Amino acid sequence: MRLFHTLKDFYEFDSGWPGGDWPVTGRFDPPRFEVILGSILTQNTRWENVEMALGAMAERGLTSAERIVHSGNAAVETAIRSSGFFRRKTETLMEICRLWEYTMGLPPLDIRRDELLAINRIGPETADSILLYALSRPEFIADAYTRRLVLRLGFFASPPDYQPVKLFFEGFLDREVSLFRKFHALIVQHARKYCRRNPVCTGCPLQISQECLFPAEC
DNA sequence: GGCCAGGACACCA
DNA sequence: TGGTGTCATGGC
Repeated sequence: MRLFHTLKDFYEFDSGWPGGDWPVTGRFDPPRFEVILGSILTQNTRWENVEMALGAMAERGLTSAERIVHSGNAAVETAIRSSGFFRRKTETLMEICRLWEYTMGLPPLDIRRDELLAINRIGPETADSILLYALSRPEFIADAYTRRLVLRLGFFASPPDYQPVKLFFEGFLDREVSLFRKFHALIVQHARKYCRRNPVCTGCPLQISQECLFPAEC
């Protein structure tokens, strides 16, 4: 928890920190549907590109599962082009929207993690993102930022897989949705500022520049 | 023009 | 089972 409080003390009053809330514009119906769209569109892409794609979807009226299904693949591909991998992501979005067209574009609240993972091109990170932010379920997200951070802090001896890092955090944190969201948001905030592949260590609150055990991976 | 960015999956040895 | 290639774009 010392890691959490160090980050919290440093970023709590940073204007760029979302405070653990997924950024939602309110242009989609229902708002949680936007979280699900963002979780898929953000795969291997900068968030700025996702915002462009969501904006283009909203402009074209692709704001609900029903509208997306009836618009056809070409319209979705055009709208989400800026997020990259647009053909594959369109297939995933279509599959999800067809599945959930009659439940307002949302999965059942009690959907299991493995049921999400059974959907094409939804892996552990995307599934946890949907569960934590759209369905308010306590599933820790061990994204690339998180895995890079724990490696640089020396918690793992080599670049770790997704599941060990997820279990690592869930092992010492209380299973609270708000805590998981805040912790994840802090890690993202920190990574964007200091812990990229080519890190900017000056001013880093974790002083990783002095403690990093794996400069080669940094 | 090359590299990087919040993944997932198919294929092959 | 682990490594590698593929999907694709925008920004620096």
